[in-house]
Amino acid sequence: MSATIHDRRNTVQKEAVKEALETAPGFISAGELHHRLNEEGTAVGLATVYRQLNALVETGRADTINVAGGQLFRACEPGDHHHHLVCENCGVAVKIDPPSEDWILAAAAHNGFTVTRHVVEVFGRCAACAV
Amino acid sequence: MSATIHDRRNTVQKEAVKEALETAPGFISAGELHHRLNEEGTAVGLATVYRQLNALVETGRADTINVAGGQLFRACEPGDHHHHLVCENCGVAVKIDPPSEDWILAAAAHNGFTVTRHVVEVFGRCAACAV
DNA sequence: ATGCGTGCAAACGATTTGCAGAGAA
DNA sequence: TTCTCTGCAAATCGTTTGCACGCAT
Repeated sequence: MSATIHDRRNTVQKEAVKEALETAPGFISAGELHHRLNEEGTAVGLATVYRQLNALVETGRADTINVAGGQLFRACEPGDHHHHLVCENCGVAVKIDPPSEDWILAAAAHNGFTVTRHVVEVFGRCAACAV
Repeated sequence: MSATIHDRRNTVQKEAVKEALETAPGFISAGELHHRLNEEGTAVGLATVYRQLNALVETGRADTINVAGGQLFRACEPGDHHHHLVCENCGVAVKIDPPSEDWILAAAAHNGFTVTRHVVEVFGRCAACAV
């Protein structure tokens, strides 16, 4: 638990992490992002990558999902619905429109549940990766 | 990667882990399960708990979800649909029937994706835990 | 000048694995 | 007996944190 603030200062690293995240094709791990940044020439510490990534998630400018082996991040607009179609091969993530998540609320209500958050992640192969 | 077998031998621990998992109210962590087993008097090593848990998942007799801080397990029937309503407070998990996951397939098809697996997890508060 | 943000390395918690011994077949 | 499974402890891996310094304000 830790209210890790709002932006107070602008730094090169902050911008670098944010941009690298937005440039990434799909979900990307903190380590991978760190790796890319350093290859790009922008030296950023791994700790900073994590700190910025978490800050972005907290402020709603990034999205995160947990998979075996760690968590993956993806840039997204604040208030975004967080539903994706993720390619297991190339990592591309396509946003899925929320056709009807009423059934979730309905199912919840039916069981006396109050929904606080829900995650819908669909994994598969994108057209390019499908053999 | 690792084809970690099928059952070859029956052991007390194997049964203990499986039963403890089935007895648990909702999703439970490996550590928590290990803790309970030892309290129940059934001494089982943590490593074994992990090994059995993974074996169960691989053979489809258990379900797992990844959350911050680790993965949680839950017993389930092979071929089960893996959709739950999880109470963030007491951990109870209610199975949600798949009213229409056609939209998932539709969205996938629309983007040229081939779906291999999808996860739908809804978190909230059950009636008892709702304030 | 004032502190927030960064980098490094140590700390951490969860999960995995090597190895020798116990128990199932 | 044979060979798998268990237990323990050490090893990993991803992520977080403490601390001193640099840079944005």
